[in-house]
Parts: sequence; structure tokens; C-alpha cells
Amino acid sequence: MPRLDDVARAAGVSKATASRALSGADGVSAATRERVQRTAEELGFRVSGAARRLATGLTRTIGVLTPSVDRWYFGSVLHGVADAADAHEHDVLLYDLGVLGKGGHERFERFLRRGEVDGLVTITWSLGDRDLQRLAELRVPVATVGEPAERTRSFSLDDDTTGVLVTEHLLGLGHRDVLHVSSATEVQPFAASSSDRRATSYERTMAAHGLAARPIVTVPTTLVGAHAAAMALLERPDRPTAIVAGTDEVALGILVAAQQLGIRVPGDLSVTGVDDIPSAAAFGLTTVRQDPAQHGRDVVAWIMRELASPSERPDTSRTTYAPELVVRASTAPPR
Amino acid sequence: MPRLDDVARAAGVSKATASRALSGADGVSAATRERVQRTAEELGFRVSGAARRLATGLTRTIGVLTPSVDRWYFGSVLHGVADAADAHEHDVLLYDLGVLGKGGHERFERFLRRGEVDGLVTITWSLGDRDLQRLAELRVPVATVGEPAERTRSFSLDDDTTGVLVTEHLLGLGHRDVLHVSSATEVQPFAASSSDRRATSYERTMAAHGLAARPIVTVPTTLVGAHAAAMALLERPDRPTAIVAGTDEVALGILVAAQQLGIRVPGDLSVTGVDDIPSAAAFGLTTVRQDPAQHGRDVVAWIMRELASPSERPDTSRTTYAPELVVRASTAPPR
DNA sequence: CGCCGAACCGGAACCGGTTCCACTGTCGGG
DNA sequence: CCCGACAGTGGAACCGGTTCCGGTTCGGCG
Repeated sequence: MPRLDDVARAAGVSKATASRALSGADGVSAATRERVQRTAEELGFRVSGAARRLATGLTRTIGVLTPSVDRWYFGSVLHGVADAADAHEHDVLLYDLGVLGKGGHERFERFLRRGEVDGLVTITWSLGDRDLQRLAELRVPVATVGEPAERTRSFSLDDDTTGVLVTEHLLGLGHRDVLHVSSATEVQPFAASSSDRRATSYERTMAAHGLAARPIVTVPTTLVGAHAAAMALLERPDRPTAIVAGTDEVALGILVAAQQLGIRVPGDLSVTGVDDIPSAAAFGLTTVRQDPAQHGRDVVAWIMRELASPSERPDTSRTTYAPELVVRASTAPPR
Repeated sequence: MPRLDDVARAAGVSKATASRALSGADGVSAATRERVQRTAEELGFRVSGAARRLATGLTRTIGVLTPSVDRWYFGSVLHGVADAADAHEHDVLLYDLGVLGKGGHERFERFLRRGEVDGLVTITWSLGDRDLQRLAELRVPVATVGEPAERTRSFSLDDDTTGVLVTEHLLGLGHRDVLHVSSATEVQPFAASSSDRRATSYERTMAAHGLAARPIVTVPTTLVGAHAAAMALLERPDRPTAIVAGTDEVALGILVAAQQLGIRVPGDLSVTGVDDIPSAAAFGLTTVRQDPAQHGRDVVAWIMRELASPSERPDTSRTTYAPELVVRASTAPPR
């Protein structure tokens, strides 16, 4: 494996010049640079990242702390992060903390001990407020995506509006008896969790129309869990004419349950979700769209800016994305 | 930020001894080791990964090349890889090549130029055979998961049996007119792709029972795509009594289409899938279970073994996992 | 024609660990 | 009692880049 020294010698220059020529720094004549680059190419030279890191102190790596990546939302954010990082010639170091509680925190500790990154993005649910505080002390740009955070910069859907959007939509169709089904957060949230804020925005909207909000029903976040809970819910005698679900997974759980119980959607029941996961389209689910991959790209863009010109005091501002209502076949006027 | 030197000085030993003490190498008395470790702890010392890498030539990192991680299968494998890698104190470097064709290959080239890993796992669809060849020349353990590969070690579901399992199941229920719906592979496969082999195993099973296999129908891999195709398919007059789908996503697409067309499942139509994705349970889909996360853990275990004691010639053996039939409510005897 | 500065380049000092090798002291065996 | 083996330790040479600093060279200007 050829070293920089070899390239330098072969090109008839010093290591210093070879380094400058290859890294694109100036102080090298065009001719020399060209020659060095060609020799490097011929020799099949590859810079040693380790050596470069040691010398510069920069890793050209950004870390991602996330709950299990096998879930759509987290995977999507990660996909966006990877995409943008790659565009900036940076690597992505993945720390999958797994389902919270189950060893996730030890993994986090290991990251703190061992992780070397230039920037860090944490995805919703990964961490509690105290942990975020410790990250902030890491002296690298840290951002959270999926939930507004106190301690760090954050990128997230404007949850205060999602409830308004779907509820208004249903009320506009003539519904009066609208129930909100929220998904249980699996971890102690920072301040008010996404699901809480989505629920609150539903309640606010109902109140604004002089309607009584039904008590929020909370079900598991997974499709299976939501489905099981929905089976019980839909058989209650006081079934509403419309349900605002906190996420698409919950909404789909309800859809499946309804089908199995012979309740027609949207004839007997209207249902809305939030997220616009890929299967939502297939099921004709009316929902609120968000683009997690884009959030991922945006957070990387911010990190890169921060790396290029660090802001004096830690930037803890929040970016919220406007939700977009997507009307499909799961909502209709009540019978 | 304290350096090893500082720790050594504070503990009254040399850098050499401090290094040995902290890295767990022997040649240090228990007392000294304990003392050094305590001082390191007190000073908040963290080894510089960059320096360690430079000195040892080892990155303690394993790379993952994958198509978009926002899809369940890929995300699940990655989850398993991350889990196992963490257990072995290794980091995970993610290279999300994205949807193939769309710049994925340039990303691959970048990886080749820049990626420094001790071991590499590539997930199905990431690469063609020629690329795999180039990876094999990288002098690090390489394994493929999700599909048997010629050039590398591989871990995958035994696709030659999945078709047997579900087809036998349907025939056992009394079905005679069984159709196979396959999903289109998005990239040129190595040899015979998963979907091809699943299809073949269906055909073989039909033949073994003296039944005519219907021509294979191919639909897009995504739920939406499959759904659209299924809408047309199910309205044809020669609708079969049972459908063997190549994946759960396709199966769900069919399920949704059936529901919208008023075709009862399993009354009018039985449907099976493959994968046992999380939502399969909620939909009561009869399917073949596989555990991608486990494959991910296994591949890491292999890499670790290979790192500990490299085999002489490249190990290109294949591990195949026995598929497991999960019977749910989407299959029943034909009417 | 002489002087000055910009452009280019080389030498050498890092970056922070690991590891080979030589050295000391101690202990068991002959 | 002496010698060899061996455990424990320190010195120093790496690993492979980047970058500071100082030295040439050369063109332009007074």
C-alpha cells in the first residue's frame, strides 16, 4: 500500500508539497499539482484516514444516535442523513440504541466513551433531557430530529398544527363526534412529546368549534399493538363517527380492526393518520405528510454550516416543518 | 483533553506501561494496572481512536453497504449488525447506496476510495457481481446477507424452500388453482435472485403434485405498486383460489386490493406472503417468517471470527436459514 | 540595476497512541 | 551460591499524514 512518501518521491517533490497537491490546498503550482495527482493515481494511492484524523483532529464523520433503525421513521431520517453526509464527503457512524431501556443506555455510554465524530444527530426517543445535556458538552454540533429539544438544535414536524389540520378536515366534512387515539411514547420525553402535542392540537381545535373533545385514548405505537387495542375500542357502544389517529401505524391498526369487525370505512367511520408512511397510500388513508429523509438532509446541512463557521453560543433554535394534509379515501361525511 | 502521556506521568509510569495497562495487554502487574486505570478515570482520559488506528492499522469498524435503509428488511439487518457490532466494541459505518441506479454506484466508488473498515457486510441488491469481486480484493472479510453470492460468504433465507412451504400449505387445504405473484427485483441479481428462486420452488411444488403452475405474475416490490397491479389482476375472470406472493408487501397489496374489490379473504381467496413483516400479524397474513436482524448478528459473528483467525483462502460458503411457516387467517380451504 | 514581495517548495515538528527490544530485579533450580 | 528464566518496565522507533516556518526563485517596479 503506497504512502504519501512514495507518491512524493515518485513525483519528485516533498511530502509537504504532495500533501498540499492532493488535499487541494493552495501554494502549489498547477503543473506540480497535476503531476502529483497523476502519480498518486498511477500508484493507487489512498490517503490514510487514520493519519489524517490524527493530524487534523477532524474525523469527517457524523454520528447518528437512533432507536431501532428497522422502523420506518428512523430509517427514513437515517437515509436522509446518509445521503447528505455522503454528498459532503462525510461518513456516517450509526449508533442504534435499540428499544429503549433494553441496554440502550449502556450503548449510549459506550458511544460517549468511544465515539469520535465531528457532528451528531440524535433521533427522537433516543435520549432523555439529561443525556442530551451531556452531549451538548461534547463540543461538537448536536441536533435532534423528530422532536423539539431544549438543549440542542432541533428539526421536527410542527405537531401543534397536525391535529388542527385533520380535525378541521373532519369537522368540515360534518363530523361532530371525533375521537383522538394517541400512541404511547416509549420513553420519557423532553418536554411535551409529539403525541402529546398532537393530542393537544386536536383538543384545541374541537374547543374552537365549541365541540366537546372526547378523552384521549392511548394505544401502543406498533401496528399490531394498535390493532389489538382498536378491536376493543371499536366495539364500544359509543363509537365515534371519526377517529384522529396520532400516527399512520395506529390509523392502519384501526382500519384493519374496522374491517374485521365489519365497520365500513369511510362509510361508518372516518379515520386519519399522521406521517404518510408508504403503505398509507395503498390503504387510501387520509393523513398528514412529512418527509423524514428531508429532515435528515436538513440537519446535516446545518451541521456542515456549523462546522464551517461555528456559532459562538450553542445554537438551540428549532426548525419546524409545516404539515401537509393528504386527503384519500378513509374520510367522508358521516352517514 | 488529557493524553496517554499525561496519564502515564500522573501514574508515575511510562507511556508504554500505561498503554499496556489500559488496553488490557499483559506484561503489567495487577497493582500497576489498577493504578493506571484509576488515574485515567480521574483525569477523564479517552484514547484517541485516530492514534490507535494509525498505530495498529485496525479501525474497529465494520461497514455496511445497503440499499435505502428506510425499508424494513434492510433496516432490520442493519439493526442486527449494529447490535452485534456494539457487543464486540466495534463501530458501524453506514453506506446507504440508495435506490440503485440513482447515484448508488458513485457512492460505492466513494466507499472504495475512502472507506476504512475491518470488515464489510453488503445487503442484497446493493451490488452486482463485478462490484462484489472488487470488494473481495479489499483484503477484509466481506459477507453478503439476503442473497447467496458467488464471490463472498453469504447469509440468507433458504428461498428454495419458501415456495414449497406455502404451496404445500395451500394444496393441503385443498387448493388446486394457485397463482404465484413475484416481486420485480430492482437490480441485476448475482445469479438467480431471491424472487426467482422463490418462484421456481413454487413451480416445482406444483409439478410434484401433478398440477399445472400458472405463469408467474411480476409486480413492483413496493406495497403501493403491488396494490395497483393487484387491482387489475384480481378482476380478471380466471382468478385463482389462492395466491402465493413472493413477499409480504406484495401479499398485503393483494389483501388491500381484494378488500376494495369485495373479494373475501380467506373465503374467496387465500393469500400467503414471505418475510413476516411487523404488519403481517395485524393483517392476519399467513406467511413465512425470517429474522433479518438475526442474520445481521450472525454475519458480524462470522466477521469477528474471521478477524480473530483469518482463514487462508477466502471463505465463500453460504449459510441458509430454514424458513418457518406461520399460519394465520389469510388462508383457508377453497369454497 | 537593485530591491521587494509573492508564489512555490522542503525540512521538520507535530498528532497520540502501540510495540519491539533492551534492561532490571527476583525467584527457583542445580 | 550461581545462573538462567521470567515478569515487569522504560526508551524509542514507528504508524502516515498535516502544517508551520523558513528559504529560493522570479517577476515587477522604482
